[in-house]
Amino acid sequence: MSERYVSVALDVPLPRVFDYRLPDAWQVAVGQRVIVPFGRQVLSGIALALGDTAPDVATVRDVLDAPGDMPPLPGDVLDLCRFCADYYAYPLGAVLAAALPGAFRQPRPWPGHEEAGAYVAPDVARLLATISARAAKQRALAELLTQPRRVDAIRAVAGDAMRWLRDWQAVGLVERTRAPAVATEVAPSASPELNAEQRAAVMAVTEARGFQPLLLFGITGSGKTEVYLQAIEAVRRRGEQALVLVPEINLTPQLEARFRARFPGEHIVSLHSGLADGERVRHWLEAGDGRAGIVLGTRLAVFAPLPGLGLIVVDEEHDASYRQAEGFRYSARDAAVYRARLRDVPVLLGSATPALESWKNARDGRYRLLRLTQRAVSGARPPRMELVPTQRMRLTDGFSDAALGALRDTLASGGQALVFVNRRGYSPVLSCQDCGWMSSCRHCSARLVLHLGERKLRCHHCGHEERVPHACPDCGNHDLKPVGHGTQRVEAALEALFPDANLLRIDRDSTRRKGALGEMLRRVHAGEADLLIGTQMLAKGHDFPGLALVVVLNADGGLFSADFRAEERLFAQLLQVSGRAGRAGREGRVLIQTHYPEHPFYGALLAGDYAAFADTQLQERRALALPPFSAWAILRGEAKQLQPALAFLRETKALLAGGAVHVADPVPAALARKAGWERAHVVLSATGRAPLQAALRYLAQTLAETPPRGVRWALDVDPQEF
DNA sequence: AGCACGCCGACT
DNA sequence: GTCGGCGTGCTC
Repeated sequence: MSERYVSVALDVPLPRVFDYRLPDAWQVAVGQRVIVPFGRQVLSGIALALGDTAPDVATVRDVLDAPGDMPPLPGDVLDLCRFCADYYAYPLGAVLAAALPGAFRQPRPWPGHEEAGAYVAPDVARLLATISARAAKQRALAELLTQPRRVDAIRAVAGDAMRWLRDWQAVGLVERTRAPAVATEVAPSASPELNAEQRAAVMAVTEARGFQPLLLFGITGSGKTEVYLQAIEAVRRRGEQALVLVPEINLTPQLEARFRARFPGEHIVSLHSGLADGERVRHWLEAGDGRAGIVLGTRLAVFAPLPGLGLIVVDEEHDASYRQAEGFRYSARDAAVYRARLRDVPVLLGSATPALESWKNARDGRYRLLRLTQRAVSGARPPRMELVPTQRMRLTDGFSDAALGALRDTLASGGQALVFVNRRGYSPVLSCQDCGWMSSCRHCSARLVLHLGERKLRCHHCGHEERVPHACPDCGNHDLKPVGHGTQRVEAALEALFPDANLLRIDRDSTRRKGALGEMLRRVHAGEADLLIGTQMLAKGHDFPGLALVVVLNADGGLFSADFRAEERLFAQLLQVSGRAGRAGREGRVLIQTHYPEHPFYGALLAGDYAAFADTQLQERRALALPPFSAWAILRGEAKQLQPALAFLRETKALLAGGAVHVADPVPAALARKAGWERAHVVLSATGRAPLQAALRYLAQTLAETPPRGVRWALDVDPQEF
């Protein structure tokens, strides 16, 4: 018998696989997890190919273990990972590692393995014959094992049940088996009546045959979730699985509760990074054996094994959280579309402010556009948006008189109000009145934010903290003044202005503690807070039925940004914040303070016409050949000094000279210094995907083979921020 | 990425 | 005299 070999993808930053010898008679499948020696370490990897020709290398080592804790990755997950590795020019082993629960990246069998399986006695009569007639509990357990039973059911019989089970298993009287599928009774609670647009949308999804992306474009409150629910209901009636992606981990509990209420008896699992290791593995396995009918999760869930996949839903598809910002920089929304193609199923992308990429696809007819133009909740009206011009106005702690008046009226009439501030902390910078000194981070090219409560200056980019100086470090003057308004300063000002109001500040600082956000949202719903101060984390997904007024301080930040996507993001953000107001019958009011009331941006925003705004933006992007009319990638380089980083980028630019890809000149990054590293980048662009792809492959290969000295580099394909 | 081996500064 | 700094070299 000839030797057998296996190619293994490992989580190392090398764009190649490694071959190992398979010990005799071992059964290993493609997609299976194997434990292998690697240098002086032991690693977990994924078997990609099996063969009987010896690899052409000096030494071939043996596979150490092929634990059965993880069923082999199904073909479509492998293909999706291969696609991502290629598209994002990232090593396949690292992509596969990101696709797996952490426990399956460890080079040892998952300790909870025993727990997850089910057990059955193939011959109960034979088993009973070995048990004493007086051992009633043991006999009861044996009877139970006529069918596969999970560990929890077995434990329920007796405290010693697992020990008996192991004894029986050792002599072959009991076998470990696949967990039984839970009979899913799809008995949804009454579905609300849909309006005509919603019905049409649900129909479009349920009638879609094979791969079909659908863009569900609906304003806040137009009932997108109801469309998802009814489309999923249809999928479940066919016995297929639904995958639902949400942008943020904060939104999963809320959505999960709504799904559970709607589909009682349905097995719903969530997948996100907040789960404990064991739970994550359990949910992943339940998705993979088809037991979970609905899988709800953040971006990492797009890689979950789903044998019966029938529909993918991507909620708030424009949201930046779908992109991983570090390491393997992928877009889960794009991966979801590709996966739907692989599986030949529909994919439903929902948003009130679709990404321009998706909008263009819909305009080009590649995606089917489904519009929801009406608020689905009866009697609900869109909020009234007003601009408050502030260019020549005296402000009180950042507030115009109009905004303060509106807050006073709202509180007096018993309504809730939200003040939206785009920065946390007390003030974004501390400054010397005398010499102009400003608090800045010694590791980053960024200002240190004043956090008055903790008496700290803190860098929001690297986490560096220092004590607030009593005097100016440059000139010794004692007149240090906070400049600008963060959430804490706004909170302090409102406390003074509205002493009787119940204030609640909701930002990353006040919700750092586990469960804090949930508790705060509960208080808002219970009416225990009537004046909310929040950053954009409040804008997403949470319903505040009592909210009558939203005040937006300082909206202009995104209007004159060097980043061509800033306006698109600002529109989405402002529309999303205003969508929080007036959801339960009464008309909400939104006040936006701006220095530039004449800017065309605000015209489109006030008209609430995202379609018109998006079309205009697309025209501009077309004229300037910006994405989505061209394909972009960024090569980032960082070093201890700026010069080597720039030199590296110049050399790389020379490497690509003369090709179909345009390489811009190296420039320092917007945040040129971060955590002590000088950062720079070059933009690579091409009119088509294919030439960019080829250049990236060549770059990644070359840089991996001959890594630059002293320079860390990363490729960012379809970059979202600069 | 790890984890080694490999040559130069301040410490028991 | 050595403990340890991080440069560079390799991993089937």
